[in-house]
Amino acid sequence: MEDMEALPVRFPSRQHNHSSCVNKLLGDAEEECRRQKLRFTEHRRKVLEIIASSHKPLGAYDILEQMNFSGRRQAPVVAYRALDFLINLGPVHRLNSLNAFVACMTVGEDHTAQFLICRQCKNVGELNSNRVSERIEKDAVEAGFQVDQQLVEIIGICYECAESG
Amino acid sequence: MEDMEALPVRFPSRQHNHSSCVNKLLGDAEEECRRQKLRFTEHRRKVLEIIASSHKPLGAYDILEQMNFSGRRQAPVVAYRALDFLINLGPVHRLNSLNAFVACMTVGEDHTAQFLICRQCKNVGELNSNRVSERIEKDAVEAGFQVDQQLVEIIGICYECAESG
DNA sequence: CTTTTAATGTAATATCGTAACAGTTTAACT
DNA sequence: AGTTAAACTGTTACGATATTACATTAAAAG
Repeated sequence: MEDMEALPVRFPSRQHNHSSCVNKLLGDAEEECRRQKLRFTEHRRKVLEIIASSHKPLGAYDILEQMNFSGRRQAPVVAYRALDFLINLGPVHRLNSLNAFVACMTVGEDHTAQFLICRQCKNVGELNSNRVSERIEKDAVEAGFQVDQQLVEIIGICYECAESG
Repeated sequence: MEDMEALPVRFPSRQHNHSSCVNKLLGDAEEECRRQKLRFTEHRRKVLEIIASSHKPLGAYDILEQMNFSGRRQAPVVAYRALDFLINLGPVHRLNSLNAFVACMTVGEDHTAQFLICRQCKNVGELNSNRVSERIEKDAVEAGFQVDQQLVEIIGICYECAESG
């Protein structure tokens, strides 16, 4: 018998306007920083805003290009420092297969991120299936391996691209 | 009720001498090239030999360093070309989270590679669980996503490192 | 208000990976 | 064998990604 609980998948639809989800991400991050007594600085806010404004993964240098506050080009390390911070905090994920970064679509909920990467439209969704993460955990333990972190990236074609040929 | 079929996990034990598995990998690759009418050239053989001789992942430039046939330093592209070929053929896998390469431990068997990466000893094993890959496939399809490729990298502590504290 | 911790600015450099193109070898076909 | 087409190699240059090191400034804690 199959377990049929709903999956918490998030794939951005093409027409959705995400100014509201950008605001939510920024608000939640600020809130979380207050809770943890961490500083939500200008760089960090700006980087999160840039990433959240795109459902497509962005490279560190793409982000950097959008950080020219004062017309002045920032050094790469500025972006990387903010990215490290945001990845630790939670609202940003790193896609290892693309050397790129995306905003988290399931902030606040406890999850092991699993990514759906559409190789046509380049959008990225999250398939955060507990069934998958539990299956991985169980099978790894059975193999004598203690799991700290799971990286799951699934490459293929999203629903909207499949529809439109 | 839990499915209890044995997992085909491969994790290199510390004391195992792998000259025999190196030879097997080389032989199988040569055989497979004959079958597919592909050329198993010197560069390709050498790169596979280098990777197979290490159960720790190697970066492209580590491999390059060991390719100095005639005392002459090879260009990076030489290593990358051979790596691309071997990844396509099967006996080499790429670890995206490390930008590194490992020899396949389950040559010839049909599998979606899932990696167990020990962050202490740096050895890499394969957890090639069909239960995991099927779970991913099912849940992704249920989410309207058509899967082409799965990348699963599991970071943690292997059995031997856990034992020895 | 001073100490100490965290964040920033800046330059330099390390690491990873690819493009382009000429030359050579191999395989396939007369 | 000789010719042609395809695959592989050699070489240079460059692009893309990421980190180290260290001096300076800002913020938090005492």
